[in-house]
Amino acid sequence: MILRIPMLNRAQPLARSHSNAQDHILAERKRREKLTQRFVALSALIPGLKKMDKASVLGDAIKHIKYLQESVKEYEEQKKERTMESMVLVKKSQLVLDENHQLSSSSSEGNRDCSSSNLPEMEVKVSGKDVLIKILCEKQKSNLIKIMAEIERLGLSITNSSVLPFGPTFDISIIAQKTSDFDMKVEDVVKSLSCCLS
Amino acid sequence: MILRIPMLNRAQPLARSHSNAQDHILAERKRREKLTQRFVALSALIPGLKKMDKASVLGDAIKHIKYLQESVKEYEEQKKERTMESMVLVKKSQLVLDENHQLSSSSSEGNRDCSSSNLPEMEVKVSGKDVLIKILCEKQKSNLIKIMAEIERLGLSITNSSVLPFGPTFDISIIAQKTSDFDMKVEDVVKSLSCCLS
DNA sequence: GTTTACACGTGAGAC
DNA sequence: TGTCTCACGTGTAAA
Repeated sequence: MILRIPMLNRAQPLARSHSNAQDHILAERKRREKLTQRFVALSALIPGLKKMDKASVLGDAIKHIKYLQESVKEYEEQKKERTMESMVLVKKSQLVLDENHQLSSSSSEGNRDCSSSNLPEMEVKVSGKDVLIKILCEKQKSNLIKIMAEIERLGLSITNSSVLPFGPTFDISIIAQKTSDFDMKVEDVVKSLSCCLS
Repeated sequence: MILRIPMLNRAQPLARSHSNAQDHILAERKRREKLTQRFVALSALIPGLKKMDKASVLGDAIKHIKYLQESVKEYEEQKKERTMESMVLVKKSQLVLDENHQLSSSSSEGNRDCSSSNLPEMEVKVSGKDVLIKILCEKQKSNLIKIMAEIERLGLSITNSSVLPFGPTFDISIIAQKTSDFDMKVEDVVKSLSCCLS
């Protein structure tokens, strides 16, 4: 904003040609038009604007910008906090269904303690020569490669795999078959994969 | 903003008392002062403001508000994606594989039934508009059709699916998205799917 | 000299 | 009724 102190000296009015004066009027008109247009555009961006006069538009625009900047600031702080503690926000609640499909909470019974589990979430099952590996991990392509490489390294032969993007994560399911080289316990497979992801 | 169409009729200038005219001038002066002050306040909130004229202040204020609103929107979407709900369905007579790949029952009621009647095993997670459904069930094609049909019936739109044959079972993973029709809790989804498989 | 931007006083509509 | 707000034309000053 250019704040000028006005001169009140009108002793000698400036001589101006007709065309010049008209140009001046026109230019000023154009300027006002632009300003008014922007006032309208600005007011359109402010939610819950009641009074539409210029002063109110400016005032509420100021309030709204302050509010938005505050919001962004909060979000950024939250983001910083989150990256510090990885993905603790994953909230799980486990329910158990009995044969009549009645729901009952089993958090105290504790088949699995899910509340404390972090990513990667992992599950390995074995049925005969088949091995089923399920992993929920952060959405990074390097993770997928690491996992596959590790599985093959352990003496398993991948026969089928599925990678589904799910929110900020990959839901990975892999079917593998034991080769003659493979001689591990399930928990060691979990351990190895968990290690190579961290 | 009150946009008025100006009247150019100056045939009869309104008679005004001296004090009235002076009041008018003063009031208008005050109004302009307020506007100018708010322009200054507004310009102070805009980072990287180069040109300080009123039009630029308004224009950049508009841009900045749009930018901030976009930022807030993104943050809120990220936040939605992060809040993840999860529900695990495990029947009371759960089978567990020990290290020697021997089947043993973990049921507290001493259920030693080692058949696959404990299926289906089910897990439903929600992340924003995404829904992840994982089911381990008997290897019957009818099961797959039942599940898919039920999911669509509930108001979910399947975007990706994976069916992996695993021993005597199917390991099914499905990613779906909520449609406008969908309004269910995770546990109800588990319940519905569990019902339609039994 | 031209362009651009500002504050001013003023008449008039809106509430 | 006054009070508020607006657009207008104008003079002026800096770029």
